[in-house]
Amino acid sequence: MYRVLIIEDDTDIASAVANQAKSWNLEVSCVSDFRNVLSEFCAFEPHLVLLDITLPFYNGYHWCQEIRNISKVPIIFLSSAADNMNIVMAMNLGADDFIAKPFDASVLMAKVMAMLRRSYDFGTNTTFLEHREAILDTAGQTLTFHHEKISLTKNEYRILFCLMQNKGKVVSREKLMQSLWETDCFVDDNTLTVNINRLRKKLEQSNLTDFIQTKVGVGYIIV
Amino acid sequence: MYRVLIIEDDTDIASAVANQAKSWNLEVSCVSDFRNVLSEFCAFEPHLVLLDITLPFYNGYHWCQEIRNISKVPIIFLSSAADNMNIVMAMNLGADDFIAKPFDASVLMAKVMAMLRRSYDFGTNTTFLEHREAILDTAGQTLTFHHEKISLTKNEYRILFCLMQNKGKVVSREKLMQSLWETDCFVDDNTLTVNINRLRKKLEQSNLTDFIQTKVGVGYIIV
DNA sequence: CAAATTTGTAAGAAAGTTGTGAAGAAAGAC
DNA sequence: GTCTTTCTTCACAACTTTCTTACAAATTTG
Repeated sequence: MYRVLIIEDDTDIASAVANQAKSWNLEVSCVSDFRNVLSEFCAFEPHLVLLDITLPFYNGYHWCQEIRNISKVPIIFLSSAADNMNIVMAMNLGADDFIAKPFDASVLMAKVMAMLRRSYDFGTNTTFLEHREAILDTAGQTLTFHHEKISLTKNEYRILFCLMQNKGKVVSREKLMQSLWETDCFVDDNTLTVNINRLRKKLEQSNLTDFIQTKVGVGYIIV
Repeated sequence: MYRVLIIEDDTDIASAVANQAKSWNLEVSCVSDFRNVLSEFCAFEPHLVLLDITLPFYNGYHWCQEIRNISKVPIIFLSSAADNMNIVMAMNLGADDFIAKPFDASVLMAKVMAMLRRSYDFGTNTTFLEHREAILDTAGQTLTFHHEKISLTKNEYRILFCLMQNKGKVVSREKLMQSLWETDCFVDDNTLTVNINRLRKKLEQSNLTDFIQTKVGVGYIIV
């Protein structure tokens, strides 16, 4: 359960936002002492901060900087002073987003959830191709099938990448040849067959049978 | 250098945004064929996507879903249809932000840079990197494993840092070379191999075996 | 400034990957 | 059915990439 810290002196807005957040299954805390925001921040250890600009004692920019000094937690400004200059300034101080007041509750929550997703759920931004419970990880150059990692050579990876990118479509031998070898490099036509063969064997060893189908005279396909 | 893909059919806006992004030292590509957005996406492998909603053939929501099927790349919508419903819908499809047209160039760039920072720089700039009970202390340049401190030389530390920053991803030899030596300094390609070798031996002395895996023809990876 | 540590280089060994040709099997045409 | 074409399989050799080792140069340390 994610924790959201609300730094907002208007108690009406604060409690409205808090209720919204709670209904989205978030744990919420509102700062009460605007002199000691940092200690409340440290005690609560939030996953996300909603921050107003106009606050008693110190303004939101100040607290944004203070928080950034000690944490990389996502910070979203909430303010009626949403002119371009303020937005740019907030971002430069390390903020992640700026939502203008008055805001729509559903938009606020959508942005909050998107930011939590981006910051915590999406670890690395790798591209992956999925098919029949087999996941091709483009960053690790491996195929994962039933939690088993199948390590691929460069050619094997390229074949799978090309086929999975075009899944459901027949990929001609020529197209595969092109994506495996440079155009000026002439290799035997059979070489592709052998590479496909080797890949198939490797997949069958992990019980991934009939993954690549042959369409005689046309090419290969993943269905 | 981060790559930004612009999916926008209004060429005036697209080139204006592209120029802005270039002046911020970003590499930019604009989609030209709105039937094959995915193949352009795969070819360019962007770090961030700027996406219009009204497009020929398929709309932006469609492409947002298609991209999310294969990637967790940050997606920012750019649209004049910025009513609450559309914003919420976009976020629910996996988008990260929604900027209303017409937008201020500085705001756009501030948001783009903030999103890149959030997605790629943060999380890596932690004070220590952890993996398989091994903790890399970036301050002391030591690796701690089962309460045993392994002191690292400068090169050993840099290799581990680069690999642990990209854990789960294959790091190419070139990238490692770049992070170990300045670009204008030419060292033998084999020197990297030797350094990796030395590091591995040191790790094995502390029973930390198979920490760095070789992906022949691709690079090295920590899994 | 001398000793210890770290780093770069070279050459050969080892490992892994890839290409080739020949023989056999399968599919489609007649 | 037979023929032709296309695809599969296999073993081997060639090749590329990576590893290992020893040594010398460079850097750091006391």
